[in-house]
Amino acid sequence: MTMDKQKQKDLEKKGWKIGSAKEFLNLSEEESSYIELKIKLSANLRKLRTERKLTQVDLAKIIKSSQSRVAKLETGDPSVSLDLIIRSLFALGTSDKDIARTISY
Amino acid sequence: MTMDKQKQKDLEKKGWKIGSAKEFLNLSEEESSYIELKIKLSANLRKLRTERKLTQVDLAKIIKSSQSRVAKLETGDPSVSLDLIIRSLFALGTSDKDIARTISY
DNA sequence: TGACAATATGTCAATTGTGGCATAAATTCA
DNA sequence: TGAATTTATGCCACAATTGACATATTGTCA
Repeated sequence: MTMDKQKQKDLEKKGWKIGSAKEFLNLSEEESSYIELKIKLSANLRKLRTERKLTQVDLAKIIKSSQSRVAKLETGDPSVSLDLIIRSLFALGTSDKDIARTISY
Repeated sequence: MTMDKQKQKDLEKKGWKIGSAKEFLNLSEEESSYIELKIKLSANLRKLRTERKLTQVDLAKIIKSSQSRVAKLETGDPSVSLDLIIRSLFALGTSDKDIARTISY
């Protein structure tokens, strides 16, 4: 499952430019939904941070983490949990409704 | 932070019937938002399972876990991650929009 | 161009989450 | 009732996530 995510990143790097992971990989519906959800929220996190003109170092301080972890957060690294993404969004003042909107697109 | 959740459960058991944890505990805004989000989603998971007349053992098989972990999932045990909750919801066929609705109330 | 800032990637020890098991407590129902 | 089913709780070894650090890569601008 962690491997699938890696596989996806590898494909993306090779320029596959996939929109939805599902058709290329043998991911279950749950698994791809979960991954796509993480990607949506990660992208939203980066959007919020850059809108506020914060660097990754700035955000790292706010969430009491490190620049490298923030980078991983934003690039959807398989090693980051949904928990950390959500916590970070809340730390930036995101509301439940904002998160809901992001999830629904 | 894991202790705060425990504290809340203890208070609830003693009949405090708190609606929002915030005023009783010295939780940060982020922390309480995160906990309340988990509680919402956990409650929704239980609702879905019981609507479908599944036992915790049934659900455990579906998500390839154990009955005890399902119990913890549904009671908002501090040891369960948002990841597992979300994955379980997806495993029951929940859509992004369903999740968004749950989050917004 | 090249220096400087920002972001990305790799690694690792410590922390946190996990499934599984045993068993307790609660619920259902004949 | 009380036996059977379901749910809750405690525990543990193992697995996954974490912050931190070093370093590489990318972006910015004079």
